[in-house]
Amino acid sequence: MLRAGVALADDVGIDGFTMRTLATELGVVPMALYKHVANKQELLDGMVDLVWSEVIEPRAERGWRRAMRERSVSLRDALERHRWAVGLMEAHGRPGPENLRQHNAMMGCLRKSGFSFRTTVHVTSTLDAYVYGFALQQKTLSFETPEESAEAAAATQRDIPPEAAMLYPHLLEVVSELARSGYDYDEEFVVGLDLILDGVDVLRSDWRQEPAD
Amino acid sequence: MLRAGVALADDVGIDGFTMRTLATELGVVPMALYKHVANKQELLDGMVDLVWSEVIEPRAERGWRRAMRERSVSLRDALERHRWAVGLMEAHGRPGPENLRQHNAMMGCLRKSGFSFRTTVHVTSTLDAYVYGFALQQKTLSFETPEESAEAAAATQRDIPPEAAMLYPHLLEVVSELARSGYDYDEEFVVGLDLILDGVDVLRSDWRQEPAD
DNA sequence: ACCTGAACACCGTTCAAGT
DNA sequence: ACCTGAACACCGTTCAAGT
Repeated sequence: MLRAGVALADDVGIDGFTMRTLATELGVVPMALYKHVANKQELLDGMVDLVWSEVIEPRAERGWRRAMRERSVSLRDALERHRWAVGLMEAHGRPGPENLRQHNAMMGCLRKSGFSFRTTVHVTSTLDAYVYGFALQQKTLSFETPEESAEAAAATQRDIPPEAAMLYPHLLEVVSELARSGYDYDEEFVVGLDLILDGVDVLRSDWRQEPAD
Repeated sequence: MLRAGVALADDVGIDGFTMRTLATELGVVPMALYKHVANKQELLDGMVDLVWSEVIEPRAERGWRRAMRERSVSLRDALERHRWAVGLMEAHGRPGPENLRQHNAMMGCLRKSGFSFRTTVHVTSTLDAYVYGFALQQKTLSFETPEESAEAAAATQRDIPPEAAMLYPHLLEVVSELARSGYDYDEEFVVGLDLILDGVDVLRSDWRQEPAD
């Protein structure tokens, strides 16, 4: 049932996802759903945790940097497959078991790699925030592939009102450049990710200086 | 009217924010709102842009790093004052004028500071993603102040089921540590922010090596 | 005891009926 | 022409009425 919920939300988006449409999709009467979940929020929580189950665990043996990179890419992939999920992370509900398992592995990997308690929290928080935010940004923007994005940028550039060119010269300049060269979400994501991992490296060596932690 | 919408959303959250409650708040009949706005989405878009208007523009004269830092903190502050806003960034609607003004200033500041086109986009994208994601994370977590969070962590630790201690040992370890020392969102945010800015520094010097760009 | 369909209290929005 | 209130098509959820 949770699986059917995820599939439906993938298809129709979160707005089209209602108790009633899910019920008809499953070929049951709407109230039948309430035999398995207390309310819609609990259903959504379960679906979000199912998305978490798709994220690979970081493996410390491969080195902290590669492990963090792989798991961040994996999380981003999951959020890309299920665009509705990132908007639901806000759920005040308790984190599900898959979420806990995932973050336990994250903490374990960093601690084993010699990070202090505090730094472990910092790194986890920063990486998660970046992945969430990137997924949110991508959901906002409309175009999909590099080609599409180049075309979209070109179109935007074409019908820019003359006064906008005066108001937003630098923005226009960048849009023009993107129209030429295209915009690739995958590449954009990993550049930012590697940038953050560079920053983690700096943080790590800083903390190394203070053995007290 | 947009201002009243922002105030109401601040008060009651996005779930309690309906056309009808806003109308009664303003002392008018619900349909009167449709004289000023085509539909609810357009109203929300306007409200989001009002939030953007609270964000300070980066000023290149202060140096790119300080400028980026100040504007990121300012954006995060705005999203903290208006918790509902980050969940609405997803709106597929066109970005508002304040949003455009803001990003124009961002691009201008970075370009003037000697960043290449590509790097300017990378830095903007990464910083925005981090701030969005951090705001989203903070909205998810329940506690507010360092003291509250320490208490919450302690409570969580107290009533952890015995099997959870086995399943999530590393998570438990970190929660225990947080129970001791507390958790400060403000500090957490700036640590991650400075970490990213360190990474930007690395990226910047790398690109410097390739004058072609 | 269990299932179920009508019903409730909402929502955003339409639209005809008043002025 | 403008305003407005009833009405429409939905929603999540309750609950009594059937089996």
